[in-house]
Amino acid sequence: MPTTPTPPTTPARGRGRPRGGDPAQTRERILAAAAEQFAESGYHGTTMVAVAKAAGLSQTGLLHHFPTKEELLAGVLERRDIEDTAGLWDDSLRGWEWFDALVRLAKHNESREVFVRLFTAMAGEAVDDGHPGHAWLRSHHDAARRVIARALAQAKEDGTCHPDAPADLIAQATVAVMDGLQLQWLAEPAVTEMAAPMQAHVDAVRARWEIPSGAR
Amino acid sequence: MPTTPTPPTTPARGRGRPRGGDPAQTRERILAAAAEQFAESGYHGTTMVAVAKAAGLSQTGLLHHFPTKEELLAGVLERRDIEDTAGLWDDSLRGWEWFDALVRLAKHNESREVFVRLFTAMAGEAVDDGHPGHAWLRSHHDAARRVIARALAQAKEDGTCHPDAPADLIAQATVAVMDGLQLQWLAEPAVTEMAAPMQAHVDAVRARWEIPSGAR
DNA sequence: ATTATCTATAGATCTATAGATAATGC
DNA sequence: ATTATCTATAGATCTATAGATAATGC
Repeated sequence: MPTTPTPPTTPARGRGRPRGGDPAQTRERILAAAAEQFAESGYHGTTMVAVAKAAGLSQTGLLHHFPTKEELLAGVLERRDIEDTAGLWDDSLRGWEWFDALVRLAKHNESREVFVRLFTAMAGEAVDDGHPGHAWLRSHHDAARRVIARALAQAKEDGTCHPDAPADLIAQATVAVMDGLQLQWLAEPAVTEMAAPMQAHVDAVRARWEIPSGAR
Repeated sequence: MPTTPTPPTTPARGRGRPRGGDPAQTRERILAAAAEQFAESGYHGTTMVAVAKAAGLSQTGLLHHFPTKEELLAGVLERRDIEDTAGLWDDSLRGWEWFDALVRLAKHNESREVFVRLFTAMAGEAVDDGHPGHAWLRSHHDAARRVIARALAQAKEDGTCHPDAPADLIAQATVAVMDGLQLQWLAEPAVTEMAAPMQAHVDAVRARWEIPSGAR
């Protein structure tokens, strides 16, 4: 006589509150599932039903945790920012060292495709003023540009960067390289690396503007 | 007694084929309206109803010209590619001159926001394998990288570029700068230029790898 | 009492088809 | 006959609300 098959990975489904379930864990499961969906299909292309299904919930079960799609996206982006530069960013860095950290970040990103995909998908959509990720995109870019501009300012102070270097333009171009490489890396099998071309950019910037320590 | 208000700009609407209408012109009107919608809301975020309305047609009137949303996007992208580098690309260019042409392209793009927006919106979405613009994005990038890699190969032949320059990496980084600058330029009021940071990138690459003509 | 989950469903879209109507062009 | 346009509508989703059910935690 066959035993009743237990649902394999899916947690207890059913009418009322599940026995022994951990709401915080459910929330994490939802955020992870939502990040994948937004990463793959963008905000507009993602449906709450698909997220709920991927998280092992009914659509209304999902709505209990995140009452609207916008709040779900906000939760995903907030979580993303925490993971962003974790372990690679460090206030002990100084001057050109920040550019080396950028190359390491590019390298690190090669091991987290969903994360990169989420950024690229959101960035493309969130250019639009009415998009729920618009403010996030702008503050993300703003922070990134300021880090680089500050690094160049430090290098100028330290006498390792030519004072005429156009810090803001270099910051814009460098952020652009990072974003643009993610796009190519995701879409084109021919582009297998982000760190190497980022390094090529950094090398070029240093060749143009760095003052070797020995030259002081 | 008020006269019956004539519809102002909209062409003759009504049941049958309109008197004296030019179908080719309608098609153009549709493609322009669709380009704007796709540029603003992406493929997923755009509805056929919205395109139809913007083009001054009923939704089914639109479907007569473009039976599916995918065919409409194909039409828009085809038209976009024709306009892409028109007037700025020229096979008489050689070596580093191609990099100057890139800066001019960035400058030119500053005057066509819808065009830039369309690229950025499509790129973000079309990273996904199943997106109807996926093949377009890849061939676009592939062509762009090949133009730059070939320019560097020419410069090496001419003795104006160091033979060790990593042409493919520089090509990837340079395409990335162009794409990434579009993103910032569209989203951030703080980034008002694309040509200037592109010039900064080109300057850096040349500083690193160019061999001045006099040095031969 | 509050929280987490579900079923049922309302209300709004969205794509695409069916078929009517009117002008064009061979 | 073909083409361009419309109205009507089917069929599929999609978001969000209403309200039932069951466990948790004060």
